[in-house]
Amino acid sequence: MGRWEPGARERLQAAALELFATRGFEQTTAAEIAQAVGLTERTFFRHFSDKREVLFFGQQEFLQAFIDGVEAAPPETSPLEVIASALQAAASFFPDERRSYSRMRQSVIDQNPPLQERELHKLAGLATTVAAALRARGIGEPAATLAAESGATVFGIAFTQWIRDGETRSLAAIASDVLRELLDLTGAATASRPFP
Amino acid sequence: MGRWEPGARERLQAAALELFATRGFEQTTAAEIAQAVGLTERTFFRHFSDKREVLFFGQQEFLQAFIDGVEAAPPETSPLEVIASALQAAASFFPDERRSYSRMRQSVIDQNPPLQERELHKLAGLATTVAAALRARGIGEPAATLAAESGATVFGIAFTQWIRDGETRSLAAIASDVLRELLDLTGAATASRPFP
DNA sequence: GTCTATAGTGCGATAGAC
DNA sequence: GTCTATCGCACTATAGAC
Repeated sequence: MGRWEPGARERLQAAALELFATRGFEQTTAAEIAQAVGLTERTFFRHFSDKREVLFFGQQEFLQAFIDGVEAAPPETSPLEVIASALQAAASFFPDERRSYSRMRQSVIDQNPPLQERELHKLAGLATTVAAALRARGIGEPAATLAAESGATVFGIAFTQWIRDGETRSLAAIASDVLRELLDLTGAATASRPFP
Repeated sequence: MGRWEPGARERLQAAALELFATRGFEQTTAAEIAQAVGLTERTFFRHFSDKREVLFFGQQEFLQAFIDGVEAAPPETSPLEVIASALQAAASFFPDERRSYSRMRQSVIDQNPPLQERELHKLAGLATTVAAALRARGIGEPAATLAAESGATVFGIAFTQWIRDGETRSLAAIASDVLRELLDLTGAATASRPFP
């Protein structure tokens, strides 16, 4: 395992997930991950600002897919229709082949509060970025933030369902259903106007 | 400042906020906080599992207020009406006298990603607990989680507005408005049924 | 690549409350 | 005496400075 083997980042990420899954996140040191792929601890921290970050790659592309979905919606589309478009675009980042990998990664995250915190932070960052994209389309506040956060919530719930044991529907299909449920929930309330 | 002065916890919390606000979170060590109130670093970590936690007290009571609001709603109330009740109860935890304190605390959090992560985690925990309370009322999934997460989102947006410079309305009033906006956003979409 | 500060833990000793 | 809060010390790993 030479000094200039290519793909150091990717090898570190793969080794990290495997070690985290077998030994646990706390019980795995950054030095061990580095050693597993023939690198030093110092190199690990040159690639990832902290130990948790090694599990959160591909965020940039995922976020971009979301934004692309926003921009793909025709002008004058209602905020939630824009969100629906963004969800479909984002879902394409998780084809069915990736499901078992996602399950493994999520089970590691679910067992470690520090990793959960990082994940929530990433999701919050997503909402912030989407809100900005909505404002760029002329949607005001707090509608933009509400729509963006709702989109993130729907995505989160759909993703959780997608990796549940026995689930076979695509993420896109599930996301669509969950968004529908959100509309029913709030729409039904609005229809009868019980709120003063 | 003796070994058995009462209220060690509270004194640590107050000293921590002050030091964080003046020097910054990173630039303040746990030892310094402890020293400021005549205790040792080891004692600090007996009270707070980590350095961030010192800023997140009163969570238990806040969460309880939310749950009380859920349980105060009459049976058969729609999920979002229950959330409206919970929001009003939770808002009572932040009377206007607390606004300037909240502003100071939030400005510290806003400047430190690790603190933001912790805050998001607490908010996510809130949503999880509220969702459980909704399920206990017979509300199914994903409606319970959607409603709870929406409630957390609305609370977050309202709280941000509440501490904004020049804002004078009560948190309860703002939360009510934001919830209304959410209903308009989703209700309008449902009315015209543009989603297949 | 080395060196260091700090977070956070484990364990045993001690000081006071009761 | 018991119980609990505090302390002191040794230790590891993270993360950043040099």
